[in-house]
Amino acid sequence: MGTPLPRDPIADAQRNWERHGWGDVAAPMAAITAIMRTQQILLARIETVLKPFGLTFARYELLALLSFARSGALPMNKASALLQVHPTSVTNAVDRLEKAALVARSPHPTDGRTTLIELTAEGRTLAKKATAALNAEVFGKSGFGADDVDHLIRVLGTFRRDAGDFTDE
Amino acid sequence: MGTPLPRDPIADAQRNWERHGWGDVAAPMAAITAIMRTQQILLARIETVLKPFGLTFARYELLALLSFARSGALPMNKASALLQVHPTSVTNAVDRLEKAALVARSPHPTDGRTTLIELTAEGRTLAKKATAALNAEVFGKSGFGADDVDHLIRVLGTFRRDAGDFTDE
DNA sequence: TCCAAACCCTTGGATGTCCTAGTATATTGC
DNA sequence: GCAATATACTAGGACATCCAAGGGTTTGGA
Repeated sequence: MGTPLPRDPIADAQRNWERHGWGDVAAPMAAITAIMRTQQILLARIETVLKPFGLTFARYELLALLSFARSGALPMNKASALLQVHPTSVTNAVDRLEKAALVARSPHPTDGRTTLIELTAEGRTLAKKATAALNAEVFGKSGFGADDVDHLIRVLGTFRRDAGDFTDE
Repeated sequence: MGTPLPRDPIADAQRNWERHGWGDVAAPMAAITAIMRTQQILLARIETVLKPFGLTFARYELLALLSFARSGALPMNKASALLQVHPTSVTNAVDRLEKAALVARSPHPTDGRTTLIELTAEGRTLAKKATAALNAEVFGKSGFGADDVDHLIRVLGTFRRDAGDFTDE
């Protein structure tokens, strides 16, 4: 976006919160703001790596999900639930992936309401290549220490469970 | 988005990664995916709280930033840098806030290229109310423990610094 | 002094996300 | 068996983000 700032804007915000008498929530505010910003940075990195493949993160996620499905196909509503995005977002992604011949829609054999999304051969190949690139360029260079990764997984896992994402354990 | 899943989809993804021989990056992948999802959940909560005020998070952030500026006014490029978003995003937010009479554009006194954004009285009032609501409904109920908050601030702060957000310290 | 390079903001386009319907198909209950 | 309810997908609209490009303003070196 530009040159680095001389000071951490989120730390500044936290100080402002404290200065205005909201010290009791200043720290969570800073943590939440940091999560938002971190997501933005990570998403930008991911999109940069995926761009040469003609993929966006949303489309990649769908391809990756399908590549792990036993039959390489999933109902759209299942994909929506697993990716935790709105059904219309899946429709959007499938439209574009279908145009690129990476997935194909097919009617569900027994339920006329349901549409199955199926990975094409090219889709499977591209998913594999894109995953290798992401593993090498993003996940393998996250910059988080192993302990921090474990901590993030645990803390954010609890948060997501409490938020109603899943009922596991 | 819907009913909770029976199992954590991110933990499943991590297992899939390991099963496919990418065990060395499975954990960072899971941590990064969890950050993306957590951001989505938090953003939804924030937008829900801000909706009654006619604000989105992007617009709120700009109002809050201006409310902390000594003069209540900032150049657009400054706001862009501090919020860490693209200049066009600021243009967009200012357009809408200006239509709502919450901010006003004014020419910079000495630099003809620059436009100042200034908080109106209504803008300042609304910022205060919206902040109180966010503090009560989101930041005050984050669900993160105090230790976890500190850890998140530290780990994500390091990440953001390494990513080039700022040069502090 | 003067023109090229740098900088600032805006417009237009591509994507993604969500919400609110609307259409079609299944399921349920009487 | 049929009507009422629930479920699945899609169309259209509102917003946000980024990139690329264009027009105006400053700055800096020849």
